[in-house]
Amino acid sequence: MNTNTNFIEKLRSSGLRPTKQRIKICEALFDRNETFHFTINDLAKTIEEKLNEKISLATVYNTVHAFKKKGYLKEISINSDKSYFDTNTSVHHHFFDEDTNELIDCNQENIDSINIKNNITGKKINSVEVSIKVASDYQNQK
Amino acid sequence: MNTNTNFIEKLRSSGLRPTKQRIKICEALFDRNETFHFTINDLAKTIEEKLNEKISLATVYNTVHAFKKKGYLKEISINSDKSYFDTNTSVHHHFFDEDTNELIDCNQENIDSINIKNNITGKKINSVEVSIKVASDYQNQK
DNA sequence: TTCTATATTATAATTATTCTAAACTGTTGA
DNA sequence: TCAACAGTTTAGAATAATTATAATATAGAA
Repeated sequence: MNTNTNFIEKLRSSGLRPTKQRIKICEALFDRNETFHFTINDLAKTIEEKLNEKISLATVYNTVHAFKKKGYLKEISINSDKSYFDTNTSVHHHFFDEDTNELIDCNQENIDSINIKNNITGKKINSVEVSIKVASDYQNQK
Repeated sequence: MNTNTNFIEKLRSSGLRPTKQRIKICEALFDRNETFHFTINDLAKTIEEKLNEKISLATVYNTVHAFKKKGYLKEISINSDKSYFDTNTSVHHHFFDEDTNELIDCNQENIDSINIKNNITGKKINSVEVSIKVASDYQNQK
């Protein structure tokens, strides 16, 4: 299978062994055209139900964190109830729909560049992210 | 005790029964001059060690969430490892020091107001918050 | 007061995450 | 070609975080 060969190369080139668990996880995450958001549980369920493979939840955790470290995934902290990951690793912001708990990309051009006037002394800025919480107009108390 | 009377009024006026657990938690949170950030565990530990009172962790959860709902606390989602709360409920942004896991206020004037050019159709913006992750210049891989 | 409806607490249950022993890979050297 | 070793990786078990619910407490009505 062609894409799997690509995943094997991708893994190997970043120093990760191309195990069958990781290749399955790559399929679930990167074998599509659009980027998307997911939780660890979503991912484990997809692999089990759609790809018919049972991978231990601990392994899914390990792999997702390994991929994050290698820059293949980004972690999004906007709603502390759940930890979301994003296959879109570019710098971008997010809407969070409080009615549906849905995370939606907000691309750069939608927000003017942000200028931090005073940084913490001796520190370097690693990222600047904007979180926009939205909800239906009428049911506006949480 | 004077401040406790105030807490009792505050609780009662917002429809929360002034139980002894809640009064203790008020003491731990609001009996000081500066606002601060904390985790549920921090708070439970403070109450146990500094105020010499043992309150069930579940009660601390319940109370913190009740206070959040009433607008006395704000939840900050910046690092998905931990869920932070803030006694500063005004709109403001945050630095997160990735070296120390410390959350630091970044007040409004430090960032120009943010204009969202395209909102999600049919939704109202409830909040716009900026998260700035910083770390020491030299140890810059997570 | 006592009773009743509701709110609150905290144990127990559940869910989320991490630790670590066992299994697996890749490499080296015979 | 194939041991043997030195990491890696996996996944069951342990731990930590959060929530559900039975028991208890509270406020107001009678």
